[in-house]
Amino acid sequence: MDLIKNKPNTSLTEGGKRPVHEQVYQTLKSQILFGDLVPGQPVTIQGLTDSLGVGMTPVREAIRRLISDGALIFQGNRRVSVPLLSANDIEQMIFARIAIETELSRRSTNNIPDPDIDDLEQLDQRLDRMITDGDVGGYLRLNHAFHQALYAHSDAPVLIDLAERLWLRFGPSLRIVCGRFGTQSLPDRHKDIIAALRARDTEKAAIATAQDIEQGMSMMGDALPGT
Amino acid sequence: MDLIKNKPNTSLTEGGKRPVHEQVYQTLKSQILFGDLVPGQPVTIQGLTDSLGVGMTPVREAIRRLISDGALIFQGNRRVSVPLLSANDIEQMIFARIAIETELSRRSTNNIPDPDIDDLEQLDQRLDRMITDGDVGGYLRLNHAFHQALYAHSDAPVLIDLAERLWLRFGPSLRIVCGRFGTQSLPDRHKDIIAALRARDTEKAAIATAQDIEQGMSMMGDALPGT
DNA sequence: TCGGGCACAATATGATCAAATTTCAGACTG
DNA sequence: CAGTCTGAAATTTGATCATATTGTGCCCGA
Repeated sequence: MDLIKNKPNTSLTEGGKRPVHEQVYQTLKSQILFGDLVPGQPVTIQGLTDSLGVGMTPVREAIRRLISDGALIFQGNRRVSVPLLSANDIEQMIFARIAIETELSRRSTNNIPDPDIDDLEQLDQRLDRMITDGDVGGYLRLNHAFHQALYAHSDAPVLIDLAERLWLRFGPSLRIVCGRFGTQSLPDRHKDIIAALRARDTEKAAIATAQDIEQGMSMMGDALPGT
Repeated sequence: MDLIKNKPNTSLTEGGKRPVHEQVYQTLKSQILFGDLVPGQPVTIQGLTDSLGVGMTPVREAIRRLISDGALIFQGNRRVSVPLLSANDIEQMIFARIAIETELSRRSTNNIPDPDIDDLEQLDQRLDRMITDGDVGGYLRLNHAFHQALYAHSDAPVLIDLAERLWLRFGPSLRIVCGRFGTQSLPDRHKDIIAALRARDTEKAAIATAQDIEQGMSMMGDALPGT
């Protein structure tokens, strides 16, 4: 009987029963991670209420959440905008991502069932297709999905939360870099990660993850400060 | 002239010029870190509007921010409460805190000027007084201030933000543990940290920080699951 | 170039609607 | 007869909106 009450409300986009402010938050999150929000771009409450067709209270709540996430910054003069990253910021993110996400990979290596490794490999193949097709948005979306699916088996919600927070921070900047250099220049170590998972080799998984992060982030570090 | 405008607005209660939702956020943050909010306790919007004497919109915004911080959890049934930590949660926090805060200590060791080391030492002496006096609230406040003052010289805002997020998560639980066992059983490695700072020994500072974290957090891990 | 006003956006409140929990009453069972 | 379970009403709380107020930045005129 509880099953009927707790229906799978996971439908985000369609008119679910979830509160509007939650939907607004998810929408903005997607726009930040994969969308067209560029660093430095101002974000106005009224602009969002108009474009999303909802009241301002849910929009305000979503924006506050994203500010706490580091995905948006409050500029003091009650202006909100997408953050511009400094070289120092990116360096810190590389450090933090490697520290946290290698641990997530280690934990997932011990827990992930074989069928889910297959799913991960399939996800990576679709991701390769995005790269060859030059679909930047699709690449970003699937790259995020790959890491998310990997870490989902870590049984470490606190660490996942920290990692997600970091992704929200560098999302817009990563998008700019990909848009400028194209997807061709985006090597990843996903194959190595999958191989390590199959071998149940935690350290190999951690090393491959660190290399994957290092490559993507340092490319962003090289590209952005010159902007 | 800016000095006049940017008065020490740190007074949360009195009518500063800062927006109300910011004041509410800071107030709740203090209550979570040092106050009487106990894990599992429900937090209601209307209760806060009544007790703080402000409208519901600022309260809602502050609560959303704290949920994003992990300081409060959304229980699904649109109820919000102070999180209860599992042993797994604490283990992850130990890992993340050691990874991030040791790095913050390393960076601060390279940057902190000598006079500020003196200030830090003075802070630690006041903290010792709180321990001998058995003032739990004062201990928590000064312990937080000590780490905050140390990390302030790290020039690493992203890492500081991640660390602060973790403190907000374990704050209420730490308070419970201190309240139960008293402050006498709270050894810290602050003396070692200060010595390492004076010697400009980054690795010694990192090790002392890790031990400080390990001690405090593992004590919490031992105490809480039995609750 | 500087000062005053004008317009826009954000802040904050109160009202209204919806949902969920609690409570209370009644009936059924042991 | 007592205790408990069920179900519906009532109260409490949350979500959203519309509106008034305040602060900011911009523009125009001197």
